[in-house]
Amino acid sequence: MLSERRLEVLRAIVQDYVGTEEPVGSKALTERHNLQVSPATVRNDMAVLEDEGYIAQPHTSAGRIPTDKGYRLFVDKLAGVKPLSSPERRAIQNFLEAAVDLDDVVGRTVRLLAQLTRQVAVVQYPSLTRSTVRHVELLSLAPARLMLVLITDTGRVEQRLIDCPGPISDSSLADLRARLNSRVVGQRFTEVPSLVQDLPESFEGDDRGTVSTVLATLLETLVEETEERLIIGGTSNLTRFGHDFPLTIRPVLEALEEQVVLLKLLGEAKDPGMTVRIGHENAHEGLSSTSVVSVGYGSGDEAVAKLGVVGPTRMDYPGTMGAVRAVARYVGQILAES
Amino acid sequence: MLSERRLEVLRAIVQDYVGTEEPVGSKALTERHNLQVSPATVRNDMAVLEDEGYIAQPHTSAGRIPTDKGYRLFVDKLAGVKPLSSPERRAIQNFLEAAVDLDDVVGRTVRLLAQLTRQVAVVQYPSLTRSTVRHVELLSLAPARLMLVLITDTGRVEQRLIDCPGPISDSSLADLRARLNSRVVGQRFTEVPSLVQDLPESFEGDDRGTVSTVLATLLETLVEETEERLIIGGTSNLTRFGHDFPLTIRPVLEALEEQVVLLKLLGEAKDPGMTVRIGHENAHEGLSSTSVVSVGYGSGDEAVAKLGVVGPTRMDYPGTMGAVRAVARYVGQILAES
DNA sequence: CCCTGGCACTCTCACCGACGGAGTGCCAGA
DNA sequence: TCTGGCACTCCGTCGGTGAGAGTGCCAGGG
Repeated sequence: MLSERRLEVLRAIVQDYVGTEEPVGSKALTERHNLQVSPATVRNDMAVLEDEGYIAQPHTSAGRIPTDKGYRLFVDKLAGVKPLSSPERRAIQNFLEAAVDLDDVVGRTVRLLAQLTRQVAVVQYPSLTRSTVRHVELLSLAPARLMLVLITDTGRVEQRLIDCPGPISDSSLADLRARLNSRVVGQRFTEVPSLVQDLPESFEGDDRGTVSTVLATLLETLVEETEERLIIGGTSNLTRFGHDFPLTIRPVLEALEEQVVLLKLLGEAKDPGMTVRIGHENAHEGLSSTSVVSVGYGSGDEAVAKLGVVGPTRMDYPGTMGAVRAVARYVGQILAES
Repeated sequence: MLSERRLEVLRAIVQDYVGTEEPVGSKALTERHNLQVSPATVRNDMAVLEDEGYIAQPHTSAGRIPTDKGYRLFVDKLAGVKPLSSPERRAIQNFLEAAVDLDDVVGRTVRLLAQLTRQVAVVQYPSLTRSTVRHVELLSLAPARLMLVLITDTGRVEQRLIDCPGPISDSSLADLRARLNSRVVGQRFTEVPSLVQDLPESFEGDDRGTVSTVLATLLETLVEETEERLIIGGTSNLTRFGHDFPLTIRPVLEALEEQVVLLKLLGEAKDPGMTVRIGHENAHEGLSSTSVVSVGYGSGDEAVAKLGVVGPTRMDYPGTMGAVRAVARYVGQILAES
């Protein structure tokens, strides 16, 4: 176990390095933070911290920089979450409240988060797995062609074209629509399959095949759309990374374009509260020099999706975590209201 | 007017510079292209081209690089559009045909374009101005709360929540839905306002106010959604730009995040065919060292939206133009089929 | 009149060595 | 256990140099 002072030294190193982006030496440390000891003592402490793997030197006789392990300790034990100022909070609220629909909410959220943290923001669309059905609509486009529209309680709308095995009468269609809605409205997606299973049986002849097709499409939509979509913003903030650009920024941009990667990234954070994954803790190689701060948000008490930011491991963790948490809360409120 | 050979020299300079990214000198030119003249002659030609503003030297006694004006001449007079190989064409078609819905088509298109050109791709969603209404749906969510769903012939779906001045009966709602659809289905958006104008008059009492509200929301949706949405992809290709990164890439990323900027960019290209805007021809400052190649595409004979790529002025114009044109064609086909 | 070879000039870039500075590790002493 | 001192290491910067590439100009020849 590290002594109190050594932890203090680590904290000081992280803070300074995050601020200056330059390796920090013993002398600078004693000057900028009022540790009540001499540089030599700090040097000894730093030697210990280095042995333990919390900090490293880019080369001999340079200052120290924190390692992933060092940041991890910092985040877990040394740093709190810095709450936003109340003007900031009000600004967030006002900005989000101006949104007109779900797309707008998500779009505004991602911009807001990118601006607050000056990093890359990622927002996942509210998940359908925990969503409930608000309405199912069936429209006849052509004799044997239907459009299925699914509306969720989060305000999301999905549509699918259906080619039917045969024509269906308007009255049968209305019948199906009514029965379908009476069974599934207000129900969770996961419940739907068992609730509609026996519906085809109550239809006759050709209609039965059509009904089966419609139900199959509906279930397919529920499953497919459970795979979330997400949007990102603030990629230009990547240019603030370092001066060793091309090598750093390239793989990150590539990873960000792969929705699959990002979804896995957010998905891996099991904790419904805030999760911070630092450097190599991210499975994806291109993101090994970035940290991901993510948190679940939801319209009610349950988290229905995640949002977060991606930035250099050298980031202001307390501030970033504060911003992420605050934005998640307000988005949740907005979603609950609508 | 420039002589034939001088044009040939300009063409050679553009081609070499695009390939090597380095200023090209007189000797290299005579070697790599079989101009049947000596380096000295080429030097004289280059001096003339420089006087005319088609090429420039980064510094005295360095090779020449094309100016925006030089690229413009190259594109207008010296270069054709390089058609894709037939394996490429088949790959495009197969890739696009696998799309399941409009979102997927657009998503695949942007990825395809980015990959083919190795540049940043921009695809605008099919426009609503020329679209027609396929269906309007009204759902009752709560006594005085409706949801309006608009489905277009391009497969796009828009929804809006409506808070009504008072409750409306199910029968009135069904009536409104039926009348509304009978009037607007198959009509162009621009026609809709005049077609529904007198609808409120045929309703009584409280319902009249509700109908007015619904219509207002519908018209608003038509107008709002005429402002197009678009998606971009392949931003990681920006890292291939040059080695003078941060300064170059930053403003481009920023511009790309501003949908407004991009929409204006695409919108400015009046020509329904292919448009190439080179360097400073782009009004936006951040894009002054990039070129934009764009083209309209559509499901039928009319162009309903634009797509294109953004890359360094030093790009392979014939190849890029070929890819952009080919992709636009195939997307058009896919849209026409669905 | 246009093209060519030759020549002197310019400018950049890569390489080298020296130097100063920042930071370290270690040690002896309090 | 902390402190001050000291020698050492390593990086980044700076100035100088030389090679290379490219140019502009000029005189001569078709």
